[in-house]
Amino acid sequence: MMVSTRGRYALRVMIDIAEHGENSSIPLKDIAIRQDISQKYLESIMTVLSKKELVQGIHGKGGGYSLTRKPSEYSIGEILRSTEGSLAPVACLECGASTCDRAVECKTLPMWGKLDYLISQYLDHIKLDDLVKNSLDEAFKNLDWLKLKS
Amino acid sequence: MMVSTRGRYALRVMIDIAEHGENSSIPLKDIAIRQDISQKYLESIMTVLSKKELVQGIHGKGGGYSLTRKPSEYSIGEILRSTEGSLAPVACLECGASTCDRAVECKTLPMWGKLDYLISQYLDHIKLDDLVKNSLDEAFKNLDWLKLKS
DNA sequence: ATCATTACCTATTAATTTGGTAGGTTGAAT
DNA sequence: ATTCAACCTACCAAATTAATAGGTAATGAT
Repeated sequence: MMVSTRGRYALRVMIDIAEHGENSSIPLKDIAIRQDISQKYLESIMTVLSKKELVQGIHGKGGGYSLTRKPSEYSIGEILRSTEGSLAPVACLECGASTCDRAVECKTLPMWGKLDYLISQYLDHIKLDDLVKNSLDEAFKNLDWLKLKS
Repeated sequence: MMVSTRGRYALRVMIDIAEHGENSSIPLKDIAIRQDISQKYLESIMTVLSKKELVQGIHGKGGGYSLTRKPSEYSIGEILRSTEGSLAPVACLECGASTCDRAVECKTLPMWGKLDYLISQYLDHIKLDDLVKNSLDEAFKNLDWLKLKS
């Protein structure tokens, strides 16, 4: 499994805010109830999203979280990467990974590289907006974006 | 990370056998030395590969492991799935996963489904032979196999 | 000023997965 | 009989995951 609950929850929160917080902050409590996720656990996820400025948190009464951009300006890849750390399919490709001695002659590395590229292209191509509007199919109307060459 | 050392090691072992065991069994000890992987750890991986009949183990002196098919008849997906259990990007899609209450209305599930399909198509399209011969690029000459529709 | 509300911060923890080790048993060739 | 090598069982340490618990700080309403 590549994406844990952290990433999946983060996505659901972002969708929830996009749907319910048009131009208002919505308290985490509401999101936790609607999504049926522990509020305490969500807090730790929101800390990350907030630090990376994907959402803005406002203290006190009437406060809560709101998006910092339009839903069409978030890619799913960005959201997942921010909470998961990396979307690389193997440790070898994780940024910061000490390059393996065998890397040069490795028969599998190119395959992992291409897979990583494929996954990234896919997830970066989809925008938060596409999920909110259930318009995933349209995002793939023409597949010009997918070039396996690199 | 989607593929752990188990899967990566399994792949390297399969490539090693394909390269060195044309029509002879090769002892795990040799593979462990060549690949610089703990023999004991490899044993637990070989057990799985052997049970699923991806390799054949021969006891006693002169014994060792050999492939049960031609390298062109193994897909990378099959090898990885056999040791990793599942290549699904999220738990929701793992076979045997209790279907989530929200599945019907879930805004993210279709996206995960397509990603799963994309990864599977990619890894099932590549054959062990392609890695042995470093001929990955040729495998993608024409991308007819990649249809994101489903 | 006080209170309710809400984000934010710091620990702690239980369960699971990962990546091994250790030692013994069985089967086969010489 | 000996040696080699697969196979089997059990255990273990570290890391990761998925939380929980209990507080502090900021903000708006009264």
